[in-house]
Amino acid sequence: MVGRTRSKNETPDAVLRALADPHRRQILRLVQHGELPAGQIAASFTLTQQAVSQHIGVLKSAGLLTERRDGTRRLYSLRQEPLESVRGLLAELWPEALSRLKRAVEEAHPRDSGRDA
Amino acid sequence: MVGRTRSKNETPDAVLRALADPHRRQILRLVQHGELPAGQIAASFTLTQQAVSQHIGVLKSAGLLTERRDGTRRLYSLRQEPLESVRGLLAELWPEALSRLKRAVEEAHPRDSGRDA
DNA sequence: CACTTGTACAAGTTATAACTTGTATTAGAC
DNA sequence: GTCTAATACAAGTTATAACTTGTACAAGTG
Repeated sequence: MVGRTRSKNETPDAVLRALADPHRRQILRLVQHGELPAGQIAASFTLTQQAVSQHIGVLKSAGLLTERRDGTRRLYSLRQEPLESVRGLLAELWPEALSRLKRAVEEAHPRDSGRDA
Repeated sequence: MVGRTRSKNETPDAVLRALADPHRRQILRLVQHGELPAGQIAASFTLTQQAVSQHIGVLKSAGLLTERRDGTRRLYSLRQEPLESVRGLLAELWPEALSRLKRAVEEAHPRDSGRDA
């Protein structure tokens, strides 16, 4: 064990529950390619700032968001590690999907034999 | 569109919500390698029969269970198609995972170049 | 037919999650 | 130090989910 036990609640349970909400999935999409301040995330929704802040809290405690502070702002970005447990579940329940994914990757990157994440 | 619009609620939402419960994930594990009658599924839990029946209902309406009737019994088994939306989400948020999966497959089946599901 | 077995449906309760409004905290600008 | 901006925290409300007990239904058995 190296950096395990992240003090966060990265159980499959928490991760799946966090993902099982469309607002939260949208937040993850917003920050997947770079960090965004909470306010800008909140501005994407019709919800109140506080409601979005709470969604951010749920994602953060599932380990799916990284927080960086810059003055009064808080910048969030996607943290992918907890998705590992989702992948694990998928692999367990749908092993054939691995083959499908493999083909998809081969079609997308024909000569790339599998760089790591 | 071929067999789409399954009258079920296979939205990512419903699927992820169904998966976000440990009892329900356990049910899926029980039936992943072959059908089981509801009673036998229920017997695996300390919950009441009715509670398990309701979990089965949730899984069924997410499209994750197939039901077959045999006399008074109802036999359930895993239906994998809805997991596609989970895979889609994963691919969207964590594209590198595809590479990881690809390697995993290659290690598991060195000369199998990716049979379909 | 009455009886039993396997199961779902139905209604009620309690727990939990989503959201709202109000307020506190923290950092920077003047 | 006062003001403003960005954000979280806190408490309350309402919606939803999980579970319970009770009951109905459908299929097989004597």
